[in-house]
Amino acid sequence: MSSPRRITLKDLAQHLGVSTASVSNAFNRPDQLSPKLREHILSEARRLGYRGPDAKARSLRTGRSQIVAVVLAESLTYSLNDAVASELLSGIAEVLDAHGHTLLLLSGRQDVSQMPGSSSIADGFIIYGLMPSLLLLDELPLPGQRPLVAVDFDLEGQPTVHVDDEPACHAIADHALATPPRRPAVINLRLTRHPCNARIAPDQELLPADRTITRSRLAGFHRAFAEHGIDPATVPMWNIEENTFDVCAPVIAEILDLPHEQRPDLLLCMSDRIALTVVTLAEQRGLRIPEDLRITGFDGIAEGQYRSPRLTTVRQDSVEKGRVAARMILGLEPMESRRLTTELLVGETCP
Amino acid sequence: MSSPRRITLKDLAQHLGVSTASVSNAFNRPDQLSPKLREHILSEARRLGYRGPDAKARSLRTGRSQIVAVVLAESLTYSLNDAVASELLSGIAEVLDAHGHTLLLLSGRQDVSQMPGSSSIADGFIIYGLMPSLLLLDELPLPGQRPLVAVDFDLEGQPTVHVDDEPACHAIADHALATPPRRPAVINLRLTRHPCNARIAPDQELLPADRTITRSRLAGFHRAFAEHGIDPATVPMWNIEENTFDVCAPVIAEILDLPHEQRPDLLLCMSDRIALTVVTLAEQRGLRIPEDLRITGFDGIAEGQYRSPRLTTVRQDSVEKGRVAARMILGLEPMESRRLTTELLVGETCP
DNA sequence: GGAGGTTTCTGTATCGATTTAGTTAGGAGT
DNA sequence: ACTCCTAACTAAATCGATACAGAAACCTCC
Repeated sequence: MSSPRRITLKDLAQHLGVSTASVSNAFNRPDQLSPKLREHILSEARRLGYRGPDAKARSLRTGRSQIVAVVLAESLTYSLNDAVASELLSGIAEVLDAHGHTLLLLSGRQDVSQMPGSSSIADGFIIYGLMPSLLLLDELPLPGQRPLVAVDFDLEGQPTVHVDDEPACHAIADHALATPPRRPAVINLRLTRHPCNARIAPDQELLPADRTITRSRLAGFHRAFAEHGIDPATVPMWNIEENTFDVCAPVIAEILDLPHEQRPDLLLCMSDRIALTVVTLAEQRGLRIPEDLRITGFDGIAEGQYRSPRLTTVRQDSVEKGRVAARMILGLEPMESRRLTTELLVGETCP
Repeated sequence: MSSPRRITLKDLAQHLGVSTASVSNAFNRPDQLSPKLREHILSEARRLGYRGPDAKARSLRTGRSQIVAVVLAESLTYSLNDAVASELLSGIAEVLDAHGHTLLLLSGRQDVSQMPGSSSIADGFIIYGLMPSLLLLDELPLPGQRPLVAVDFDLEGQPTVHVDDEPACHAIADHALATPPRRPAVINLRLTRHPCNARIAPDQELLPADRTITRSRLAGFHRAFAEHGIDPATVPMWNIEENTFDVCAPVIAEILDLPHEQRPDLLLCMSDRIALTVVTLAEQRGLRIPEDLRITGFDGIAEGQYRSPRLTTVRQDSVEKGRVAARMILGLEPMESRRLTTELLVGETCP
């Protein structure tokens, strides 16, 4: 019946009696041929069902694919359900879209070296979050020449996008400590590359923290503690392994179920998700917020601002983080590490 | 200083004094050469910083890219924040990941013909939701030979994945009507390709509904109405344009603010997002649920089951929908339209 | 020792475009 | 009429791999 093979640019050129160069130019460089011929080629292409130059061949020849890969440290399932990651992706997609690029999603794997080979098709890479196995850039099975930007973690000499973590955390802790707590505590997120979902000794684990972003945030808290006459080493700290309700809940339950005289009355949380889980579990236990327990978050996700009581938190613009990263990859902005500013949102959980 | 150009398979072969075929085989077909040579090639490749065969060239030659494109009808920003779409993506990603494929995300555009050319790189396509401009398959600027599956809408003779919409909606309506309402009403979602965010005449708009999935759901409702002695034509119907709080809210407010004697006492909603918005706005107005107002949803998203009052709804397994679609594309499952089963969840909003 | 069968390796055509350098034709200027 | 310039078009090299057909080497067995 019909041709067994897909029609190619060459077939079309032969059929029209013109060179392949002209057909190519008809699609890519209108200035290189007469409008008349161009129109003729284009209409004949349509008639024969030629859908335009093949992306695979084109990208091989030109070296560019118009595809940007986003490597997410966590699993895709997690990332798609996380408000902050979703916002980041929105921001990235917005910019890529506006410039005719598309987004290749690579889910986090325990071992970076097992990344699918097809990922090397991308023109650039945005890496989000700490890759457990990523110690050195050389381990990345990516073509070394492509632009790469890391979001929310530091990677060798690569450009990074994050927020002013230290000042932001100093500010919110400073605000929280204005009403002096008797027993402050910190609930931490992903401190090191090693899994840990429990209480940790405050000072001891701090130095080897390879999650530099979390280290900066803790530094902000600690500076505020010191300024308010609290020895940071005396502030208890818990670590949460994954930023989800299910993983948070047991650790938080453990904290809230401490004997009354040991239970913290101020909880500085590393994320809104954690803080919201604290709110939920505290309410279940009949604790009054903020009278019995004051809570702060980090991120400024929508849910925290809709729900009652409204969360006291630091708003970071994750959509903008995505935009910036994408613009760097596309070369619309210099590839230099950037820190976006944040905003202190004083809600009802810690007035 | 170092080589200006990236090292290629050919360079490596020359350097080693073997053929390019052997190097290629070392990476792709271990059985085709001696373990000794293979090891030698691989280690030398590592030493010289060769990161493996270039994906662009490989995909041109083999015709496959290990990339599956997901085309989302709505904007990416919307899709990433929608629980159902996120679940679908998780399911797709899960299967693709397990089989070494990656996911190319194409955000919805008003005009399908403007899809970026790079999309033609994909081995297959999953289309989710009604594309406003997509009337005929030929309009898709995709290589015709590639597998394509549509999720949650019907497209010509293409295979489709959705759930048993009609029976599911019949079941939940039948349950809701067990307590006979005085004034039932339906809140609809995306009925036609034309935007509409307001009340609509019940019968008139039904026939041209090109959103076949919504039409099936309505048919289920109507069958139940008829069985319970209610003339479907007398049931008022509202249409929601986008499944988000902000877009729902004004329409729902309009419904709830109707004079008491006109206000519905049973609202059958096409999605949990709509139903949850009804709950929120009804509570703000001091309406008692389910005494003053009974509400049903559709989807079975997590939020609806966590929040109080628990939603009465139909649970559909969107993750599984994604898995099925992905398995079809990968050829792990026959390319035949499938309807997944659903489950009636009786919660507190309509006991 | 030679026929026959494996295993291992190589030479080269090919995938489908883009692009450079170059040819041809037509027009302008003197 | 001749040179020179520009516009329109083309021939062929190239991008970086894969895979086929076939050569070479190595066994095995009568």
